[in-house]
Amino acid sequence: MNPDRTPAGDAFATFAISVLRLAGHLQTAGDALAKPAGQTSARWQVLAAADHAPMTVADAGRALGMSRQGVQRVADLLEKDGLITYADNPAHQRAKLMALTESGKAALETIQARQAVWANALGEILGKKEIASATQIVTAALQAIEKQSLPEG
Amino acid sequence: MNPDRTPAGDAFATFAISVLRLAGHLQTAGDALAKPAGQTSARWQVLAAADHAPMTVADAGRALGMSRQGVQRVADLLEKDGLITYADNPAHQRAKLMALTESGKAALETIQARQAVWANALGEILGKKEIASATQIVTAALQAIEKQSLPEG
DNA sequence: CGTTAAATGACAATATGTTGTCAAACTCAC
DNA sequence: GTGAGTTTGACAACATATTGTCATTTAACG
Repeated sequence: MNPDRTPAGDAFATFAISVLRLAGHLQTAGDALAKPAGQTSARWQVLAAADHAPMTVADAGRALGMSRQGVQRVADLLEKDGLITYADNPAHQRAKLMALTESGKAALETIQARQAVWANALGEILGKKEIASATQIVTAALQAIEKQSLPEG
Repeated sequence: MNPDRTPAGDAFATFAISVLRLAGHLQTAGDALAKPAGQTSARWQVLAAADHAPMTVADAGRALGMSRQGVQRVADLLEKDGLITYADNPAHQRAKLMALTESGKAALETIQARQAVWANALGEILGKKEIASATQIVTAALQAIEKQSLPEG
């Protein structure tokens, strides 16, 4: 005997499914935006983090909400491809600072230019006000989930 | 010189990031909901699809928006664990139909009961009307992205 | 029928990301 | 200082999912 879902619970379940589906499409779109620069969503994220400020792999992991090991893997690939370098960190011997190379900056700019065109087009279609209100609910859902403890298992 | 983002484009970019972040949390929550039944989000999805109607692995892939190879991998694990069986398909020699075993049904019900409690709580917090309007924008974004061709690379 | 096109499962390679473990480096209280 | 706890990178094992390829099966069409 499963407990029935309330109308609000039902609405939330539908919302969750839609969000997961949209996230999949956004991921695909991100890969497509990054592809002409020879990159992927994952590499783009790390490039953008390193561009925002010089930071260690562990820093980027926290900023991106990913494990530092996952970021490390991508960063090592970016370094091998010459898009970033590991610069000495005066504050830590082992934890080097990621820095974009000229090649890395060029790749990131290519992607960001395409992303702007893409986001502008979708923003136009959906409407700024509508997007803002949806963002508010999405953010509220984020906070609610973070706070909430799951039903005991 | 990157093209600037319009206000609406900016709003959409923020929205997209929020959606991706929420999706990550939903994924984590889904895993937590499925864990007491010894399952994961991926397995739960396949179980739910097979429970909804007997279908082949390729059918489930289409229903879930996943590659049939990905579903196959999960389905093989579920079969190995005795949660589903591959039943003969009168319409196809090789493409068997997935069917839940008693054990699979029990696992799915356990998960669904927990999911209902979780969704009801979050629905209560966020409000049915707000969730419905956000769902509408999320759905509209989905459709817009599907239609839209990306800027040429 | 028979030929061609599409769908399917099997298999492999790859991408992405997590968790766990370890030793080295750092931080902080004492 | 020194010792305990934390952070970090390195390495390994695994989960999830995609893409590509192949042979087999099914479907469509003349």
